[in-house]
Amino acid sequence: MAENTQKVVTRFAPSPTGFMHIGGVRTALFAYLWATKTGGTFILRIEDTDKAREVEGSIQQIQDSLKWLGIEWKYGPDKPGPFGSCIQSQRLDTYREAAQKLVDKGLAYPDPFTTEQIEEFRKKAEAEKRPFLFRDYRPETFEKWDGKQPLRFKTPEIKRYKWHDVVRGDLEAGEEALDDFILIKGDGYPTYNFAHIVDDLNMGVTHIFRGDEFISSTPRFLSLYDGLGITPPVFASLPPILRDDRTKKLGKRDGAKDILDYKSEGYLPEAMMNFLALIGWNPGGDKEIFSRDELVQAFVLEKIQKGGGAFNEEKLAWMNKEYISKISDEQFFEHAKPFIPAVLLEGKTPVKLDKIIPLLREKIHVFSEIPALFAPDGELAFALPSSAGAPAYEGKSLVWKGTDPSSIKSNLQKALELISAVAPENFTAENVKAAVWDFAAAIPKESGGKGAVLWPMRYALSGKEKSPDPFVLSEILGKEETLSRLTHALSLL
RNA sequence: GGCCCCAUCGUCUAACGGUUAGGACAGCGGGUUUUCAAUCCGUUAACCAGAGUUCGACUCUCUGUGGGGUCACCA
Repeated sequence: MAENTQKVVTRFAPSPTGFMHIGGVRTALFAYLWATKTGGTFILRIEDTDKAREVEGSIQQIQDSLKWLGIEWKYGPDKPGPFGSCIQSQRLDTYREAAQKLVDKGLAYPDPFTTEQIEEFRKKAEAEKRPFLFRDYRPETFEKWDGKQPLRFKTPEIKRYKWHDVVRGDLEAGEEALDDFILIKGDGYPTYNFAHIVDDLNMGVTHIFRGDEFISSTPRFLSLYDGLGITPPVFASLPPILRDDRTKKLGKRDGAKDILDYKSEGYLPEAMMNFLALIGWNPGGDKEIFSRDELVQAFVLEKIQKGGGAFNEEKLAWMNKEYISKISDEQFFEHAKPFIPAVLLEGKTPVKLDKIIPLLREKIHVFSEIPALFAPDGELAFALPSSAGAPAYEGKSLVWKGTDPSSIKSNLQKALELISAVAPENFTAENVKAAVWDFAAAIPKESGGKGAVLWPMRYALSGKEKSPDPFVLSEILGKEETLSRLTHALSLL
């Protein structure tokens, strides 16, 4: 059968009205996954038919967002297809042509009313507590369309429409869902209702992925498909992505973030793609971590969820950590770079960057957490404040677990002596540990145990409560810096 | 309000008539540890309600309730 050999064509068709958020990206992802899985084509189409709402730079931002996630299009604003441009404002002739055909068939007519008059009708209907339908005012005879007046679709048949949706199953809606809607606006641009159908036809789109807010207008689309004499594509209405509190759909007005914000906060695109795919879709089973290829492999329309799902950033952070643990040190460094204090990158401190990477890696969920791991003054990484400044230790003090400060001082003093004995060329974590360990382990429980020396050391070296162990810190800092920081800490006790 | 859609732990979800309703995040408890973080182990927690159908319903039907969407010369 012809249907079986027909290549899948999907599209993502945003309007350039600002940044992209989770919801839009998820729709794009599903369309992309399906096209990729079936060896079909994924198109990025820009629906810029509302000049008033258009936001400068959006088209680029949309492309950047999708590219970041690794969603690639065969045709897009930057790559016209055999059907021409993927930007609707550059396809005006196509719509005009299609509109003229409808006019010729008697299925479209110029709207004889002004917007004010229509508003009157609407108010009247409202006062009478019945729904406003333009078709109640449809003129008996149509004027000739001069191409300047708004053009309305003459709904061919007012009936109850039934259709199939691969996600929702069999759907239907009553006659009140049908009306003579605008095809071409007064400014000459087509409406979404008209343009998307004409484009989908011309671009050979076989599967429409879209949010479920379009379900209620589907009868109108169907009546237009009828008027055009074409068979509609397959509909896949995706469940909404809800706000964290599930009270409503996630939207820009409710604080939905720009997807590129996640990029700059240090989320990995693979983690984001994985996470997004699992809101509203699940292949069944317990597996949660899917590579891009695994997603493509596993993706099936039947497993798309009906109900909406909330976007939970905590779980995204967890998933991001999972992905961070898989990348190489080199890749980690590339991502971490923007968040590491400049003095470290410039090599102006004795700190060895390559030693720090593994430490950072195990602590963070998101790269933007990195700055908080460094000392508060930002001057010296993993460092005490400069000797001139006031002590800037975070939170707790050098004194450990209620032990007496003077004993801490003598412990630290002793540790300093032991560490001094380690040769600078052999100043490794192992050797520093060996130098101090016997002394630390010998401290009796009542006096705080080995923590009574290890804690102050760690704190003295890092200036942070949350920090790596003192031996690793010592190696990173080098002998000179280690001794200098311990000495400084002693002066504070 | 009309029309339409949806409904399993707090959250993402598994289950496709027969399970002690499973997993993950978060939470809680514990182990380890250099009182954090990380990690390991354990654990709390759900079928919206009511009728049917059936030997048997989370799964099928109906009704109710709740939530969402949509009623533009916006997409």
